[in-house]
Amino acid sequence: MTKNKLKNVAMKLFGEKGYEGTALSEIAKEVGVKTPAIYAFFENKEDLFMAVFREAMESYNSYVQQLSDEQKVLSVKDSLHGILLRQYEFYQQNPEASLLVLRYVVFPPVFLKETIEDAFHHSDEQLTKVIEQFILRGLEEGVIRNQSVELLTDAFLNLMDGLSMQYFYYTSKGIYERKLNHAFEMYWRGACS
Amino acid sequence: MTKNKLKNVAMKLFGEKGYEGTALSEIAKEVGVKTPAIYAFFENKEDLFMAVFREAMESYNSYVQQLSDEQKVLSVKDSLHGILLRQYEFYQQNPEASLLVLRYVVFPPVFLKETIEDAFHHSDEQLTKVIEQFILRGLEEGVIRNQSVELLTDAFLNLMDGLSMQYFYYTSKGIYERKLNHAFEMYWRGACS
Amino acid sequence: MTKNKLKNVAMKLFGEKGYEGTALSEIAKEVGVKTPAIYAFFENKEDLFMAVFREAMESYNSYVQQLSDEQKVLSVKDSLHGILLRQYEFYQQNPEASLLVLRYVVFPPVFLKETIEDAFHHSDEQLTKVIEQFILRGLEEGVIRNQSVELLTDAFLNLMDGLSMQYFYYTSKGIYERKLNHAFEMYWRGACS
Amino acid sequence: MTKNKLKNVAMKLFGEKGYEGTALSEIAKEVGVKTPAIYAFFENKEDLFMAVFREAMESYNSYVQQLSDEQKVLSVKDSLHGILLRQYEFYQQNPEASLLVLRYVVFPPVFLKETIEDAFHHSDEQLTKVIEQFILRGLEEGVIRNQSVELLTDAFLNLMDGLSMQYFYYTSKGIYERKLNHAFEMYWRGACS
DNA sequence: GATGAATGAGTGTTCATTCAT
DNA sequence: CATGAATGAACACTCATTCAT
Repeated sequence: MTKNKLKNVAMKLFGEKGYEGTALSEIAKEVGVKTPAIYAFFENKEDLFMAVFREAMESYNSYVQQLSDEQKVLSVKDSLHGILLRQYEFYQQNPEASLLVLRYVVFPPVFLKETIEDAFHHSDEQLTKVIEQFILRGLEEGVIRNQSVELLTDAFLNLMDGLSMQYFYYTSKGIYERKLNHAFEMYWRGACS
Repeated sequence: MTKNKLKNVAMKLFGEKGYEGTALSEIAKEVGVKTPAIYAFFENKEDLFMAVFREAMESYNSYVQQLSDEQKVLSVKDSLHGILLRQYEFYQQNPEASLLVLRYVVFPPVFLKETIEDAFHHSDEQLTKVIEQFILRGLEEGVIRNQSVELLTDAFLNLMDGLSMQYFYYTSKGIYERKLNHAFEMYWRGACS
Repeated sequence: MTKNKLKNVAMKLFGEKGYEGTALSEIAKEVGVKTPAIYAFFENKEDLFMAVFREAMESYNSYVQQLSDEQKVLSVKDSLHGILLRQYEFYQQNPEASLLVLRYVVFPPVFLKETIEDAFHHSDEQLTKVIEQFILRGLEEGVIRNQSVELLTDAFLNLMDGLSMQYFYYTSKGIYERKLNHAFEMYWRGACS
Repeated sequence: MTKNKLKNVAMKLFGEKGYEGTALSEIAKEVGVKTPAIYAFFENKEDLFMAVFREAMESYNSYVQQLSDEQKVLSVKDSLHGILLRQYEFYQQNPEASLLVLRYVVFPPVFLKETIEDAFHHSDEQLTKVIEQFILRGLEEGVIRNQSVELLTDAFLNLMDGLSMQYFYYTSKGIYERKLNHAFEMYWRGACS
């Protein structure tokens, strides 16, 4: 129980205030426990962070993998649009995990640089494959105009990255949703034409 | 002299390792001066950070403003593409300032949240205006198909944000340039069709 | 069983790294048990230390007492030389106990100063008596030249103390054995002449 | 000033209570300064200890070197006896340094084992040379009976080691002085006969 | 007899900051 | 303008100890 509470609070605080900006004492206090209790479950601060980061990364990855299965019934257009909505949904339902992953993928602390880059590239590759599948189906079905798969994939991934950033600095839901739809609309227009 | 050296080193370190992750002593040491010397020029750590952040923000802003002037002679397509290239150029020539701005626009420390959000939205608006001008010209000239300006602008800004993120986690120049060109190609296809 | 294992490991570690330098957790780990298990057998760290120290002291004392019995058959010279060899043997066969006793007789922790001094002086007196017996026999038999018993005893005890120290900082067996024989040879020459 | 006070207090406490048994806060408090002030002069606890230990070792060494010069005017017997008296004098005048050196030569903390062994063996060799000089003169002059130099040296060094140990556990001056004289008397008797 | 969870007290260390020089 | 000395506050971490299970 305490171990899970610690992970949850740590995820929130590490995401909000960063690794160095978060004291173990804050985490402990918010859980209602004294600082040394943390050491009954985690070797040290780094270990706690890694446990939490790995968990966040895994929940992000598993969400990515689900995408490919769930959306096979939909049209290609709705599938791709659905990916953006699913990503949005993930951000809304796991705000802490999302923030943490985004923060540390872009700004890893020195001691984690390598570990994180590996984890991220693995996750990036998986996402790329999922996108490519949909695009290939679109090309086969003829709903996407005949053009390079790499071009279509790169552009879509760029779109997703842009939306990731924007999610975290446009606090208003309304604006974000408009941005999401506009970005996708333009993308699809380019893909079909 | 010392003041400028301090600002430069501070910009680099705050960008790389974050505000809490950077000790004043590190900055001082890299400049070749003892820590208390910093207090001859800056009130405290926060003040030094603010000075440095403001400078980075300003250099980013002034680059944005130049965009509108410089690219009037080019075609609309080349102008928009040029914006991306200019942004890329700015990242390459001011890696410290770029990293700092990106980091703290997305993850502001608590004591800066408001200040930064204001500064960023101001800069965002300016950029939006510049983009809109080009798009309007494109619509007038008929090279862009008739469609909502907001749609076109939102999509372009999303494109830029995506490229910003990608610049910092794809270390390879070659990959980044491909991503930039692919993203723009798709955008332009969507805009014209 | 566990209680004995704990005592053995504690003796080793307290001897090697000292009282403050040894954590209960280390002792527990080396025994293959969790720290709180120690409290099933000993009241606290001090109690464990005392148990162990007392044991080491007793085994040292019982060895000293055996000396007087065992060596009655030998000549006085061989008896005295035998004491040194027996001491050496004890150090080799009980390295942990020896180290512990030596360490804490010379450098007792504050909370043990008195207890240890008493124990040590008791043991010292016993040893002195044994030495005196042999010397008296030597004087009676005429193999030792007629001179003050105190002089002969003091010098022999000094010899033993010197060898104790040297045993622990000359790691090489060969050197130590040479030192032992040389020291005794000189002593015996002085005693006889 | 503070730096020297720190070293003096540290020498005393490290000698009395050992490295692990002495908290930096105790040292600071006894000097009348707050703990972090220590870090203005020493990198860390280990560094402070090393500085202090090296100093103690050096003052012991320089005392050893003086021996050979000072005692050339005396007879060989008085010279050798003088060495014991000088050692005694050193212990009395530098009780902290003596205690520290003795403690850590016999029981070095793990992180110092090698450094200390080197320093000690260097000092041991120097002392050996000094003793040998006197003994050789004694042999030349004929006051020492013709016998192996190594034998005579080993026995004398053993004598000194014995006295070192005894100095620290026989608190009474009277007893120690008797032991010193008795041990030397026996040694000299063996050397001459 | 043994453990997991928890804690109070304390440790070495860092850091931003001050101030006299 | 710059530094050496010093400090208060905080931090990560360790350790002996307790207690319910």
